[in-house]
Amino acid sequence: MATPAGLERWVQDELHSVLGLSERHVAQFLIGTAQRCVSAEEFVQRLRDTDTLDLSGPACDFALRLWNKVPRKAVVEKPARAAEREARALLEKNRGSKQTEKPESEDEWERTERERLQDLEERDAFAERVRQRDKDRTRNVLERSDKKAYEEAQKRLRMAEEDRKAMVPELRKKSRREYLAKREREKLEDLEAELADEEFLFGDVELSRHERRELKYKRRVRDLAREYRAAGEQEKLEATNRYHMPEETRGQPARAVDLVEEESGAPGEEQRRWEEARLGAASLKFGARDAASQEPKYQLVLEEEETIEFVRATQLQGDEEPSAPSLPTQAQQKESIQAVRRSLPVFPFREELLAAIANHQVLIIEGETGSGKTTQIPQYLFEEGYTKKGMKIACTQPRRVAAMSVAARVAREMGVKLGNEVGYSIRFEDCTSERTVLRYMTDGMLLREFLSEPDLASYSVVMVDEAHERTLHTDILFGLIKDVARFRPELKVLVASATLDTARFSTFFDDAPVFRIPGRRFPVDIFYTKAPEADYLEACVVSVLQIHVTQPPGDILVFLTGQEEIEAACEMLQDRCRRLGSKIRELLVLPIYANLPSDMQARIFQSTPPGARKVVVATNIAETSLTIEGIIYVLDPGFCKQKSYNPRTGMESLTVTPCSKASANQRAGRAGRVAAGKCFRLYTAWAYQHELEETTVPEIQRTSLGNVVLLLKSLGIHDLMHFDFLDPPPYETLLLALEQLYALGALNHLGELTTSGRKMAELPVDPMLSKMILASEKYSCSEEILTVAAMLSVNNSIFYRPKDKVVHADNARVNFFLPGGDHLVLLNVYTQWAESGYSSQWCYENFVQFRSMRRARDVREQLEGLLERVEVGLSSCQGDYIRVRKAITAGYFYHTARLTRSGYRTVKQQQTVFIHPNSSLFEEQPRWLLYHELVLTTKEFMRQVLEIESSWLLEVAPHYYKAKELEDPHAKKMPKKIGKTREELG
DNA sequence: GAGCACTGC
Repeated sequence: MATPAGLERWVQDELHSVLGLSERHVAQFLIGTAQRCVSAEEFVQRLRDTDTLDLSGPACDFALRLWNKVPRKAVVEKPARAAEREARALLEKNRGSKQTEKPESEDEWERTERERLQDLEERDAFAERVRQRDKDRTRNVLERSDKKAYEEAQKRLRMAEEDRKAMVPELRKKSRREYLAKREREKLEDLEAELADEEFLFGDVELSRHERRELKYKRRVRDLAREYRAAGEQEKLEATNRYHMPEETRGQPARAVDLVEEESGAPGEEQRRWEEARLGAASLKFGARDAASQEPKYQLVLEEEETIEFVRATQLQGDEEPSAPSLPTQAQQKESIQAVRRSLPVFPFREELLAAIANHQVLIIEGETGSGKTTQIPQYLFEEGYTKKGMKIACTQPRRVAAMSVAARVAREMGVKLGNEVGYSIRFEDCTSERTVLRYMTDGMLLREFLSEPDLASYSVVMVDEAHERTLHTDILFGLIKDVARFRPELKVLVASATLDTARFSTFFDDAPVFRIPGRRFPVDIFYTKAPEADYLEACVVSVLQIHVTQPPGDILVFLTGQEEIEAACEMLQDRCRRLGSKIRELLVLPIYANLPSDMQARIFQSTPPGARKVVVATNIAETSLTIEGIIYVLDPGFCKQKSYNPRTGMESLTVTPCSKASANQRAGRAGRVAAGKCFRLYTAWAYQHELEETTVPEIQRTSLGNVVLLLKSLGIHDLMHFDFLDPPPYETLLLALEQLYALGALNHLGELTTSGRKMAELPVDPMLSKMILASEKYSCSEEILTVAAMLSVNNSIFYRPKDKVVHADNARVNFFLPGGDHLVLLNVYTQWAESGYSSQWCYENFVQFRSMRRARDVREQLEGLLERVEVGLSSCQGDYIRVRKAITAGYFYHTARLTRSGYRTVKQQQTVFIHPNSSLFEEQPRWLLYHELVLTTKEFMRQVLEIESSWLLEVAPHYYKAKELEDPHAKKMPKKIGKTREELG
């Protein structure tokens, strides 16, 4: 009979030769399953059910051999014994005492089996305790949240003040030029290579008309680019610029100097400049004579070969609404709230909609933004009596602000105080009470509620809004809700989505009917470029100016991919406007992206001064998250930055990719919110048709799923491969998540949730982070670990590094360094900030982002509250950082790297990795490292690294590491050891 | 010596 270890080795070897994989937990899973099955047939069937192995030919043979090899005696006895134990576990309470009597002669299988069952019992007891505590907890949330909201508002005001002080714009011409030059060079090289390829490959092939045209475009673009480059070099000699008006500027050198001074001006300069701008704009209004005299100059501004040719190709249809005016007029706003409600597009459908909801359990609602579905439908349901008998209506939103603002509006419409009948529930802020029946919440929040109420028993209706956005949480909700709906026939499910994909939702929910509500949108004319653009940034700038001088009034929205591009584009635009001076009307250039200080963000909402035009240069944030009034023109280069995840390496990367058609149309739609608009796409109609994906890949397929898997397991969903996903994630992603959870001890060898896993699921952080928090109890340092966890949760935006104070900022950062690594640096930053009384002034002085710190504080407070829930006590290590580092290692032993002759390599996958230059350990080379995350940018970088000792790995994860693989092959271990012993002796 | 879109619990 094979020993357990021998059997396991045998299975691993077999697995390797049969399937080409050899995972320890797979082997254990197979042995465990074989051991529990009464017959070989049952075993094969079970493996088939998991759907993880291809059980044809050799694999099936292997399964049979394995079943035979598992000790016969055990096979016959175990299931009966296990079943008996399970029954006893449920029925008897004095089981524990019987266990202690177990003879020592029991073999390893029996021991693990006993431990497993004991753990399951503990887990269920823990879950029950949590449920009970939730029940007992009485809330007085309303007052608390009001107070909190007030404090929040105060904090924001203070922060805006700080941000304003810190805001000092400056020029970065050099880096910008280098960036653009490099980009242009690369594009041109690409194009030339492509053309050369085509000529070589298809030179003598008959081309279709279309292909010929394409080729001609490409050649023309190449020639233009060459000419342009040549011209540019010529211009460099002349020290002029393409849009430069030489005679004007040369005549006014003083003006240029003025502008430079303004740029580096003191705080308050912005305000003055803005006022000047308004004055300037006002003065432009005098008479038509001015305007007329400017006309011919436009021709000079944009010479023919420098403009971009657009062709109008299609039109995004507006929704016809002849009777109702599209925007509430002044008079309308003064009318009663009820009249406004009646004017919404959804109103005429009220009865029909309620009938459809009554007749069908699941209804897909297709409606554009502005149809009133989000605010009205829950109210209709309320009026119809769906909230009687204490039942609630949930409406989920993908974003926090949306949940808050919609709830506030509905409360106003219903004439109740926010938090009473109508409330919202988002992370860090629960504005609901016992009386709340209409509950707006973020999708992630409803997902969390499944943990305490898996059947959503207190809800009569669940409405999933903005379903087309396909956020990770929405996608998981679909599967869960579909399941709940099956055994709760009285639960109504509404899925609200924009026109996209409603058919798919319908199919997913067993052909649920689709109810269409017209929106309120204006038509948008779509224009494409005639030829592809080599440098889209340059093309953007030219197009903006082109729109500015040739098109009627209306603000412009430009979509770029990130902060760097936005800054570059804004500078180019401002630069050119300055050179053109009074020859063109004023153009206000405003950037917007998530990391921009709040007061700068607020500027995009200020109304445009008369006579001027606003151009907002934005990231994806303007696609869904915020709406800017007055946008008539949209400029879309067709790119976005997207996160992707490689499950094989566990590495995330952020890359610029062409956006999808859906995304392009969403962007175009932004032009038609107040009037008929125009969208200029900086790519050809052909590219739109043939090169863009139909829809964006749903998030669930682009991200790591550790906490999702943990959550599903906690909800009792064991068979993830068969979970009803609208779009299933890659198989490898699920497998890696399972493997990691197994390594972390969240799942046992049969893939069942353990007590520790159940606790981890309670914490709203990634599994490794929650493991670290749980482990902090053992090392008595939960206070410190909470801080580290909170700081790690805010995305690398702790240190602020303004371009003009790089040296100061770097010095400030280095001052926080502590030996040991970045985790301790983060701890240090937070501790000092807390000692300053959470001061924003302190942040400003130390080049730390106040906004991020405030978020870290929120996270820390939430985690601290949850610590009690997972039954971990608060304790401090009192400066003994070894304990903190060990606790971190207990969560992150999966993420380790060791120094080899050829640099760092990850311990398990032997992948070459590098310390990120921002790390405190960048200039040191510790032998053993632990990293928080691995990101692929220009190289495979480890971000947030911590120095560890290899012996700790054996201490915290003996199941995962073998002493042998932690030996240092090159280290001169023996002499060192001897030396040490002697030292000790002496 | 790099350079992080956007959400959310």
